[in-house]
Amino acid sequence: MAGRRGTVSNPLGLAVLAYLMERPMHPYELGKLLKERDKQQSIKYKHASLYMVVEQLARDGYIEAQEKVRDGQRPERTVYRLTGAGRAELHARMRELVSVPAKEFLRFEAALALIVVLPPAEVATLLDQRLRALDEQADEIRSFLRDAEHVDRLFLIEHEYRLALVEAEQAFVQRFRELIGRGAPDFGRFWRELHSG
Amino acid sequence: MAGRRGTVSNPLGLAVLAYLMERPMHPYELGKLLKERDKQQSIKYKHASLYMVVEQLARDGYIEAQEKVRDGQRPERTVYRLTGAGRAELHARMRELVSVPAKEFLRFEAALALIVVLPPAEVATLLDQRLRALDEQADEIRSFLRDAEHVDRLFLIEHEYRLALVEAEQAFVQRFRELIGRGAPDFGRFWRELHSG
DNA sequence: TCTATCATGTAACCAGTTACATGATTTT
DNA sequence: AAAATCATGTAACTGGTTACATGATAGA
Repeated sequence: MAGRRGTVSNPLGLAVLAYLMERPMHPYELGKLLKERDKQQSIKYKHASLYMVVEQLARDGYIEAQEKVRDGQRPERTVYRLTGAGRAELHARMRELVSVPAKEFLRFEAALALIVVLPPAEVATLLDQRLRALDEQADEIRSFLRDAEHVDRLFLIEHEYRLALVEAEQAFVQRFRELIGRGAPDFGRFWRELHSG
Repeated sequence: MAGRRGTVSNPLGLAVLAYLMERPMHPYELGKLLKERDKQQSIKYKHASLYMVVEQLARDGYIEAQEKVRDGQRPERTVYRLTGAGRAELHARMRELVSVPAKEFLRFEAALALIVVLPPAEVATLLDQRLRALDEQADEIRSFLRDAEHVDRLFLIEHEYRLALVEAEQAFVQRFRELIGRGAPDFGRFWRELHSG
């Protein structure tokens, strides 16, 4: 019955399940694969977390130890394989992640909600810096996509997604930046007064 | 010198500092304010975390207890005020949050990176569901903005940001959806084969 | 008056991070 | 052959969450 509360809650766990669909592996191999394939790091991964996650997945019955192998003098490694429950959980989680947009807590959004504490002039400068950084990010993704022209776009789709978001943010920041510059009367009146004394 | 490692790492801590700029408060009051002002929840907040964060901020010298008041028979509440170090930290963190885009780990992005595990036809359906949900979200934000026409746009800026992101995601999902529908040869060939056996 | 909900906090738990450990391989 | 880095894991710490507690007020 796989403990109600173990529901693979983080993306790393999901990735482990997904990769084990291919074939049984030991944690280290999973890590290597992740690093190889997930170049631009869509999925966060600190090597110790991997052992964590694997342990939890095993505890909840989504994966199970298949054998322990020893290669030369290196420490013994445990090979895990996906269980039926694991396959089901993977599909269920994927379906949800794709079909229902999760509420993400973005740091920039939080900062915007508190922006009054900085003086408008300074914010203008900071936004300019951000714009430059966003330009770089966008260029990086674009060139990554160009370099991978020969690979099926399906495997690049997450990068296209991120690019779309970065571009949207660029546009937003520019608009915001201009609003401040113009000093329109319906915008930031209170703000300017607050920081003028 | 306020311990190198205490650097207010989460948005809630930041919000506490920001709100204490206004006047000294006790944790519960901070919580109420957050709930009131941050309607659409840009900043995550579980009431127990508040006490956590306040304690850490105090430990690191960014805020300090000013007095303990007792109101009737209710438990005694500690009122905190911002220190000089706190004000400095607040500004430093805000500057960074605004000027340098942080790498966010989005769940949808992670899912996209693993999308091969679901069959294309199913993904198409799931994306349609997502589109409907995104429509709703966008409408909600728009009507929230309309309802607040009289308030200075500065105080709505984080909602405008989110709306921009939602709209960008809508556009992306639509494109992706169509790619799948079209069954273009440079897209998802391997994917279709994998799920046809 | 009984029940629900608000107001205010404490405490136990857990996931994920940082730090530590240690033999093997490669580089200098 | 010394130094650096890779390969593979364990253990301690910690931030944030869930669950628990308890008096006060309001609604039925």
